Amino acid sequence: MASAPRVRFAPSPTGYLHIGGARTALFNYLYARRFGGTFVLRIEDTDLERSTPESLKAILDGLKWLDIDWDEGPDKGGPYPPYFQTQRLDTYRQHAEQLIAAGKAYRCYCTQEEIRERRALAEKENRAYKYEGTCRERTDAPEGRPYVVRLKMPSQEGSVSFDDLVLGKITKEYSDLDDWVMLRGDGIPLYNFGCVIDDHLMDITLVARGQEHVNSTFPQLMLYQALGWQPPQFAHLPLILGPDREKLSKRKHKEADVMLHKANGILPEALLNFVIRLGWSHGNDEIISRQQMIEWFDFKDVGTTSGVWNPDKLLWLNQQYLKTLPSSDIAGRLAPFLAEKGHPLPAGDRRLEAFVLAFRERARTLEEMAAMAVPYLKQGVTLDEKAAAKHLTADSLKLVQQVRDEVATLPEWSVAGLDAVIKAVSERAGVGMGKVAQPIRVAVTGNTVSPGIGETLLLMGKEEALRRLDAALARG
RNA sequence: GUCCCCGUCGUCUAGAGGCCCAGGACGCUGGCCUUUCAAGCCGGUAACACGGGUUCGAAUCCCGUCGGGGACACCA
Repeated sequence: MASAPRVRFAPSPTGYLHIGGARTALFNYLYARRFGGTFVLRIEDTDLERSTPESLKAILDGLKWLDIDWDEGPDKGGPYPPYFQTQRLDTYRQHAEQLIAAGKAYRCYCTQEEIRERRALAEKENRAYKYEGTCRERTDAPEGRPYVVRLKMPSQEGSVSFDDLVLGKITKEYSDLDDWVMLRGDGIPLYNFGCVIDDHLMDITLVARGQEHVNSTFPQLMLYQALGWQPPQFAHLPLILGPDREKLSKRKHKEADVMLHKANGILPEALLNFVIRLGWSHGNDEIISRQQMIEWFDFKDVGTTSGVWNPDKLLWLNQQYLKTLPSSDIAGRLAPFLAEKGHPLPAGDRRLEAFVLAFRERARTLEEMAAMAVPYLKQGVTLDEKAAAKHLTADSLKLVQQVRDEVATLPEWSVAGLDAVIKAVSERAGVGMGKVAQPIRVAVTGNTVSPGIGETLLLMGKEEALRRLDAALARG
């Protein structure tokens, strides 16, 4: 492969961006970036029933959110247009005609009902259905009757094989193949046909796709052969499995939806990092930057075994990114989650970054972080009765009173100053800092869990903090 | 059912014949730190599916068994 690689991601716009699709897109993208190649996005919208513009938009939005950008395709154009299969119908028809003229394909007039019946029969008799070639040698061309175009498989013994970049050599006997349909009655191509024609015409050098496609590679190879074309290289990626160990599917697994993770407060960096480690590895590296991905990725390091979705690890990774990405960056991403909870803060509001700093070691998602921040944005607080009973005793309220008085006179409402007061009060009382900090924490947050006490008070703001302390004091 | 692929800790994986009585990560778990919760640090738990070969030597090669998944459309 002397020239720069051309790879593609070819989704069908029949739903949102699937997590498996996202990984396939990522692998293709990384390969193109690493080897100075081109990443093509082609839309396989030949399923007229199910393809929708909304789905197309959802897929494009998903890729953009993940920051996987394509070099050629929708919104971009490129030297091999069009990039939508429904706009390439003439091309498919021409190739089909050419194959028919060469005697390598034929018109089949069997009706769908007939085929369906025969298939049902085969199923009943527990054998695999193969089209029996009824129209294979047919020479007449009944006027006005609809037909599909089938590719002729060799009648002799033999086999096709290819060298998969991840699976190695795979072979299939001709006898296991049948004369498959390339063109429907309405002239719309089927997947195996459109895919081959386009991959070739778009000069795709390497096709990387999910392992569910290995079996369709054989009929495709037969088409390359019939056309006298050189097939591209293939790399079949291991599947991503749900918790039930079945292929992650939109119907059964909600986590298959890329954008659901966005809504859950997962960062795209973390999602990609998680997903790349499903089936690919670089030694013991776990946290891998985009730059490293590009530097290291190769299909030869892709594994052969399917991987099970592991939400715990995704969450862990997400927190790693929450902790290490610039806090100002995270702050901007946190805002929509707060707005969602009824607390829209203006962009650049200093509290946003303060929340990030306070909660990124405690929250695993932006969603959790926002939930943690809400009590600091509301007025007033509801005390957890158990916590109050334990920590807001008559004795401890005396300490709370001292803290309240001293803190109110502080020239500056800062972590250092606030912590100093807590420390001073506890020393004076001859008790550990916990004896003072916990009652304050409960008074101010309603509960026993929060960031450091100085930080908590700071986040609360002087006015609201004093108000809550007074409320707790009034209680006793 | 037929065909195809796969089989290392619960999960993701490192491992390309001796460096492995198998390493890392998540999870779980013990401890340290500590004003709570986290985070962090130190430690523990747990796997080469099974049976035959090949070899001085196998997680690594071969065969079989079992197990899992995928594909069998005028869907992609």
